[in-house]
Amino acid sequence: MTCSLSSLCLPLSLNLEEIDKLDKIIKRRQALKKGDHLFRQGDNFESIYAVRSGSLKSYIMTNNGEEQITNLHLPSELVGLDSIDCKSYPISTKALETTSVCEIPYSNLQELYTKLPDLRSQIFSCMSKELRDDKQMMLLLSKKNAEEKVASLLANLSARFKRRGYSPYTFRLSMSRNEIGSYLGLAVETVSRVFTRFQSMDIIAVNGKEIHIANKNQLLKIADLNDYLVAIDKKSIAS
Amino acid sequence: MTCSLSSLCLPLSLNLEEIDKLDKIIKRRQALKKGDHLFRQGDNFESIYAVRSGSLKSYIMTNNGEEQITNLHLPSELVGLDSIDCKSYPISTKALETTSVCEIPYSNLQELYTKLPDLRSQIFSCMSKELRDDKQMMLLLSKKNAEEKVASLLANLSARFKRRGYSPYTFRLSMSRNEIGSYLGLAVETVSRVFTRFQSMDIIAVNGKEIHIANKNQLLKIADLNDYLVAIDKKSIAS
DNA sequence: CGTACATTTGATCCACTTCAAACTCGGTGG
DNA sequence: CCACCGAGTTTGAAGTGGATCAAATGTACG
Repeated sequence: MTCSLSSLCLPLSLNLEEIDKLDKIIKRRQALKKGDHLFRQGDNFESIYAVRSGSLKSYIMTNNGEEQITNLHLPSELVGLDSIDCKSYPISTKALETTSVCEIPYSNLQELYTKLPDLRSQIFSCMSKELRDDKQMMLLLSKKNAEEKVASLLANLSARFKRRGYSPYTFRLSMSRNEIGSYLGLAVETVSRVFTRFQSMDIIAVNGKEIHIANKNQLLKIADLNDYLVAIDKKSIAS
Repeated sequence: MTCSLSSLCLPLSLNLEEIDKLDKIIKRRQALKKGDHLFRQGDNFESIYAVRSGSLKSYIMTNNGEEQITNLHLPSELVGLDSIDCKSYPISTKALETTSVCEIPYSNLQELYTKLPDLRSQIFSCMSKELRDDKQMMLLLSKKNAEEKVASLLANLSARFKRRGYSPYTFRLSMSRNEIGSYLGLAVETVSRVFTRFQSMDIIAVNGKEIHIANKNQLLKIADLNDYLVAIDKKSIAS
């Protein structure tokens, strides 16, 4: 078992004995190839997952077959917290690129909650954080225009990559233009146009899926990120 | 203490001894009047709340002062689950009408998690449910048109009222047209126009804040609710 | 019972979608 | 090795759903 739990799988602050207990219930899953499903809407719910490398998207379908991406999952993030009281997954999740995950059977995790209150708190914390992110996403979807949406996505990704030690200025955006559109509530063409506009303004440089942020201040300005979540992540998380 | 916990405050299935323990930590708060804040963004986080009667809205502000309503809280629902790992509330919540709530100091609740695993599960379940609702809201905001949005809201409210024993056909919508617009990502005028259109189609009858659903099938058809969440609520919640 | 605010109705406008077509590029088979 | 293919992306032109602006009507509440 090479899963570096303490730093990667969960933002955990457990002691060695606790990590050992958690370690015992975690399974490594074979790597997913691009396009593979981690699970499909309707599959029996058994486990949540922690992303080790790569990336995943979660999505739901409208009745007329349109896809709405609801989450982009990057390494160290948990997948499936919206399913833990369901018999079957209410959404589908598939790999955007070659991706490896740790599987955490939920019934086993549940048994640890009593013995490991810190672990329990961490899961509560992850869920609470996801709820806050969702509210932020609602704001993006209903109040922001195309440029603000794209800028917000890039700024958000930049911050997430930075937090896990990657460059906040140069990274790979594993979603296609189509998927970006689905995620942000925009047509593909609009996404493409905003990218070209941002490039002509020297805010970003794009090469296929490679993104380089050339003018972070300007990007943040356009994103108009309201301070509320930024502030929370920086200073007001309890202990 | 007159809080009928077992049926109202939480969708709990606890035994009497457990209810008694929970009962001990819950405080009744004085009723809020319309417009009163339960808490404001930035206030110290101490407690979550259960709505006893009335209704509340939670909202965040964009930097340019626009309000995005993120939740409408009806009786028996929990408020504040998106704040439980924060030092201060990341959002504001205010009463839409005269409203009474139970206050549940979170540190006390946390202490019960070890002793009362069922209670713990219920809170996990509430959070997971809220995550699913959020995803549904994202779909609404980014893929649905004005009529579908309004129809979805009315259908959703109808179901929520029904579940707690009120008429699913006639109810009071405590939000103003403005607030409905903020919640659904529409301009006030658009909300008003959809309401009149639905009335002329004899789908609903509106008298101020009183809503009567005259043609539920047609409403559901327009709402185009994708079966996924409806199905979940009906049959696939784990025990 | 009058004033402030919420809602409705009408007319115009525009950001984004939609439709259409050209282009790019990684893969693949002759 | 390179011509070709198809999916993904970009670019252009036209159309539209809902926003915005403006004004009339309705309504709650001191």
